[in-house]
Amino acid sequence: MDKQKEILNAALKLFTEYGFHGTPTSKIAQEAGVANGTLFHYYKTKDDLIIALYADIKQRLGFCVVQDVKPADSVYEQAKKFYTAALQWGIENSLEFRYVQQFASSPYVAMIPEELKEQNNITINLIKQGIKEKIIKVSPADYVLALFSSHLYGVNQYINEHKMSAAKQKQFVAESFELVWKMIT
Amino acid sequence: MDKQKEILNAALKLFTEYGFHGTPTSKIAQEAGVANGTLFHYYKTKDDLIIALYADIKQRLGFCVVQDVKPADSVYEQAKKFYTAALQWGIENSLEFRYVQQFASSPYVAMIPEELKEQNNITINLIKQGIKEKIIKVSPADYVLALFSSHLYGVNQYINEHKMSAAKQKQFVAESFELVWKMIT
DNA sequence: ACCTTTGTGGAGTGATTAGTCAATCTGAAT
DNA sequence: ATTCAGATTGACTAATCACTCCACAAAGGT
Repeated sequence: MDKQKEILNAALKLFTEYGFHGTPTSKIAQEAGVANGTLFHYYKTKDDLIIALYADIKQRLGFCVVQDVKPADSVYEQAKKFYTAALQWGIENSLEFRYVQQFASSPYVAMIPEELKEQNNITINLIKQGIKEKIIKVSPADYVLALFSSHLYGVNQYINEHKMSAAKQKQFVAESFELVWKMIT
Repeated sequence: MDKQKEILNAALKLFTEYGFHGTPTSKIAQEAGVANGTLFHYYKTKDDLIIALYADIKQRLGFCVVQDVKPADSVYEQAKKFYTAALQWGIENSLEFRYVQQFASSPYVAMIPEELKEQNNITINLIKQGIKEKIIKVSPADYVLALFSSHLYGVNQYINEHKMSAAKQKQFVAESFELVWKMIT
């Protein structure tokens, strides 16, 4: 496996377990099975690595979420697919999800590059369309997105903390979407 | 002012601005206007301080929230008072709120003492009563609490990021409660 | 074969930091 | 006045950590 990816994997594991300041770069290199210098070959600084890991996760999540949405779908269907895909991904990649949360409530948020923030635009546009079609009754759009996101985080955390069968999980995901949807329509 | 409180104040300010690993204890002592040794007189370790600050904030929030709830109130009224008080407090103490979030999504969560977790019991009991009275239609109770909390965090963050008049804020608080309430009933 | 670029290693370093300690101060009780 | 426990100080230290540096290896490109 690619050493660069090994470094990201190791960083994800250690950062979520011990926090940013609790994991020295030397431990990351060790866990990844590479030399100390190799880490700094790929990432100029520790902060660089922290941000790159965030960007990598966000991109993977973003890709997964948009995957099977068709433009012909109704706002409801699109929103449901977004929500379900994101939540399902969060369940299957709980470390990644926790990392995003940890990152988002740390001072590193200020360092998020502009182009990453643009990923939200797809969702924002969907919400705006919903508002225009008078299906979504809450506004403005970024407020709806905030409600949507925090709901997603909350449900994800709940599911991850309460181990249950995959079937039960699916049911939770589906039902919880209906809850947010009911809330904003 | 009490030196111990000065230390907590300084820690809050610096931790939220630079993160746990980004703020050395020496800077905290300096900001608090005390000597390095004084900090360690009150808190054996840095971790101790981090946890004590969390406990202090949680306690203050907890006190403020329960304040004007009367047992005679209906579940709806009690829930609304809880929600409104917490959110209002979060708006007026945004640093504290951000700290709690930062703490909660860090590895320090694992170190939260048992007695602090019990603060949730009041809310949990209220929700259980709501479920029993068939007013709240979602269960289990801790799931409802998770939905409630994440909603609260989301709205708080939105309000803090979008500066608006106090009147507009109050309106947001009131309306956002109706949204969650609609969701779970 | 020769050169250039890129990747890899790991010992080394300067700066930083959590935490200690012994000395002094404060104030209240006897 | 004397005592004594807690508060306060800041210089000190042992350890750690982010990052550098240089040597070497691999992989092409010509």
